[in-house]
Amino acid sequence: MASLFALVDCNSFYASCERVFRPDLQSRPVVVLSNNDGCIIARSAEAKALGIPMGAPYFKHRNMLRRNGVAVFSSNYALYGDLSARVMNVLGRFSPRMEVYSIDEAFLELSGMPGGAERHARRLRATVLRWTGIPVSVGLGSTRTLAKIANRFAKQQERCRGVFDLDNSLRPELVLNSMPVRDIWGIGRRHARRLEAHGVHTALDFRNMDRNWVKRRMGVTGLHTLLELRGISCFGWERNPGMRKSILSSRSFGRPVECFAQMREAVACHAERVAEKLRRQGSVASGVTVFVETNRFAPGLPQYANSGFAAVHPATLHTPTVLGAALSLLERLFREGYQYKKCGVMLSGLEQEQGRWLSLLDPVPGDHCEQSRLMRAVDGINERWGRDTVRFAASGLERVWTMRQDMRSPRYTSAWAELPVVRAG
DNA sequence: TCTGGGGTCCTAGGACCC
DNA sequence: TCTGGGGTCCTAGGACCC
Repeated sequence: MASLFALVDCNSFYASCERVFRPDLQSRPVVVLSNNDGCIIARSAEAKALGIPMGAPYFKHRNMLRRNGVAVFSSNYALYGDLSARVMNVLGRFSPRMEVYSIDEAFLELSGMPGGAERHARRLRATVLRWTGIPVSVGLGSTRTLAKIANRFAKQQERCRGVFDLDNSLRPELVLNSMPVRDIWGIGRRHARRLEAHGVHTALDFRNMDRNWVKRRMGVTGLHTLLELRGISCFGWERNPGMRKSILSSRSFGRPVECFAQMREAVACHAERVAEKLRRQGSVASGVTVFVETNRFAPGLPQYANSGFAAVHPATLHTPTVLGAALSLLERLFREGYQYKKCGVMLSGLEQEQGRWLSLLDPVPGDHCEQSRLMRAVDGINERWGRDTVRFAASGLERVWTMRQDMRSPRYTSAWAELPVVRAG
């Protein structure tokens, strides 16, 4: 049987999370800021209606937000991650096949549902709202790209009440014609501009384009998008991602960093974090990259950005090994006399820890086992007693460079000290 | 004073091989 | 005047996603 894809997408996810434990915010506009309180990265419907753009720098809009009584939050990933897991858990009950696509989206296979896919989707939507407090929209289509379009339509059209089935629509052309080409999944700003200059303005225009032109100008990715709009599925279930191929930890500093000692702490901190993430997905890494950069939004100041790569052999999951590689890279990269804004550590060349490739020249596997056991013990303690209970001295105690987060809500669901309190009477 | 932090895939071009 | 043809691997950079 042909696939029927459902894309389930949480409405204004971060803003909705903030509302779950704050019913008083139900009809107030809400925005959530990126790390360091830099940009606006989530807006409730009311905030969108005020014309607040996605990704706008917070400091440029602060007064306007205050004037309009907008509730502003620093991002609280502990809360969003936990609520996301709850939503995904509920979704899993509604289909034998599901792929979590991002923190707030999942694809589900909904072909052959008794009573029809749309009814099933409406039940799903009501259940997620009742059990988690998060409103979602559902789009149905015969390909992922069409499901994305259906989802967008469901959000835009009040009369859809959160669910739209493009596959069962009487006039799918009308829907495609109402969708600007820049809103198609897989067509970004660059390609959208070129297409518009070429007289292609809607998803319908794009669907009717010459496939050779598209292939030539937009590569196979563009061609796949075109075919998906025509109902030919190019992104099926088999390419199910699962394991990451690279892992990054990076942050902007709360204030500029100039001295090597502080930069060293920050890099060490990212090295620890990134090795932790690596172990969580059961991998080992054979490459470490470190990068540093100054503030590119301050062109008046001296600019410097650089990165360095080191191969690690044999592939490792051992924090001290990653840490050592990262710190010696930093010594080569660091230059005095700059105000640094950001740094990060990336791991690449990832393989599964189990069944990885071994060489005759490698040190005895016993080393690896011992390191692996040690790191698991450390991870176990930190999981149980909280992040950084056991940590490496190199990552510092003071950490004056950490980000600003002045308006974070409590971690209602993941920290004992911050549970919501219910008062009687 | 203040502009996020993750990821993926594809392509072109160079080095190298037979 | 003429200067093969095919392949692999790697890397940097572009484009896209949330």
